[in-house]
Amino acid sequence: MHSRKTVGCELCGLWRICFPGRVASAAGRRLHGLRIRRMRVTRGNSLFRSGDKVESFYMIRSGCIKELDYSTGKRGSVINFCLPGEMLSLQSLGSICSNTTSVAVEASFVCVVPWAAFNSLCAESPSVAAEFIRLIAKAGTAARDLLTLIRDKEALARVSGFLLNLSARLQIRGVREREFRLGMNRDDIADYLGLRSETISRCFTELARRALIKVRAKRVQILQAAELRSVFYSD
Amino acid sequence: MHSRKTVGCELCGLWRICFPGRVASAAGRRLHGLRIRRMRVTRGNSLFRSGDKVESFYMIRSGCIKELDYSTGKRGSVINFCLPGEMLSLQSLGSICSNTTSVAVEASFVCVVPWAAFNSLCAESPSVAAEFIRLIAKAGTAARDLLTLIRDKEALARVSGFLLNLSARLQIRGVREREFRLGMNRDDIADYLGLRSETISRCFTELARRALIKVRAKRVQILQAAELRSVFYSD
DNA sequence: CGTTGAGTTGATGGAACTCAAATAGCGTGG
DNA sequence: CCACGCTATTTGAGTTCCATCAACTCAACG
Repeated sequence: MHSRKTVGCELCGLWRICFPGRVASAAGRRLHGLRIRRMRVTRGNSLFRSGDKVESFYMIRSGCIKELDYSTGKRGSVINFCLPGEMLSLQSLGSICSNTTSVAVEASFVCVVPWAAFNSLCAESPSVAAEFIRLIAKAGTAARDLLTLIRDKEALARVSGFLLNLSARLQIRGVREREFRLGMNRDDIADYLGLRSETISRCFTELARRALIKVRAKRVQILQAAELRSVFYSD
Repeated sequence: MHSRKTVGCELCGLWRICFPGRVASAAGRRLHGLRIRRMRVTRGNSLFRSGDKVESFYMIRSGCIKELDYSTGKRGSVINFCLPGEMLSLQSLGSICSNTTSVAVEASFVCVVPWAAFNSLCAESPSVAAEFIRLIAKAGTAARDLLTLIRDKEALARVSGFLLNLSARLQIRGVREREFRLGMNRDDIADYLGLRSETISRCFTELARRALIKVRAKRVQILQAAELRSVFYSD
């Protein structure tokens, strides 16, 4: 995503848990063997597949990873794009086996956090548990936002919402939010938004025609955030 | 919903937590003051409104309650119908104030469970906490199912999926699943499924024409579950 | 250069929306 | 119990938005 830079730990969603300064003592982490490993995923490769035993979750350090829903009788549609600083695999919370497959949309780096150790850390420290609940709740909110985006808005508003959403999430992690690079291709966006790639393309051109954004291949520039927001809110 | 009967405690989603036989000791519940109150809501009335302080959650005993999303800049669309035995207000998990409003679609009875006491019960008993996580995960799965239903299926498949979903959830709670009463009106269904009430009506008539269901006002009969399922899976 | 794959653009059709009118259900009060 | 009126639902006709299919552009790469 964007300029290939890796998000520092202080901007990661796990920051409050992962680092002792805030809630968990370094001693506590070591006690439970919460050993966080870093790894890279190359474009098109999976961190885990639907049906795999769920042993770890992942925090994205850089890049972009899509989650495909493969729960009973589904053909694998994009249900989420994970950006730097965000958590991956909350979808399989509480399941033994994953019902999603994760695919790196571009070369990415992640932190691997083992569930078992993390759970016992949660059990020991109520504040870590609370922080974790906050992450779950945030995922719930995001899911609801996506639902209403897709159910209640038409194509142009959906695409606007998508861009604003990306922009806001990048900004949280301290990344330049007015100009960024889309990690994913048009088909992935279309799949995610319940449209067709041709429609995505047409919407991009329309928004560019109105001078709200500038698009060239995967590079996007937001020129008029306020106007874009009003397109999003319309219908 | 259905025949106005109240779901017994042994069929409630909280059964494993609420009753001592399984995980929590009666002593433990009393210790934390987990006093569960029962109350009734009349049709059209709210248990809580968007913005209210979140102090309790609810388990539905009978009836049907809809949750309306009022998070920032939304006009209040139905994001869930809560049926007997199910939990209400997971949407506001981890928030101080609710971002949904709940409205009884028909006269309903609920159990009121105070969060504070429930949380300390969770903190004390890992198995209660685990059971609770299971509830959260189930809600997540349901949300994802709704997303893909709306995003990937066209009207007839959505309506089929909706009916099958209701049917399955009633069956879990031991209610006759082939013939039941819709608590909500066509507008609510339409809102929930991202369609218009006219379209819901047309879909019902079409499914009836194919002899897969029988509809008369709010009474629905599923005649050919297998066929209905194949309509759901098509497209 | 030719090939390949992603993205854009144009023409057409279909599914669902909109508006409007007809009908069925339901509660109320006589 | 029936008649009334109100609301919910159904049905019809015309319109709109997006999907589909096909042609075309463009950049990357051997």
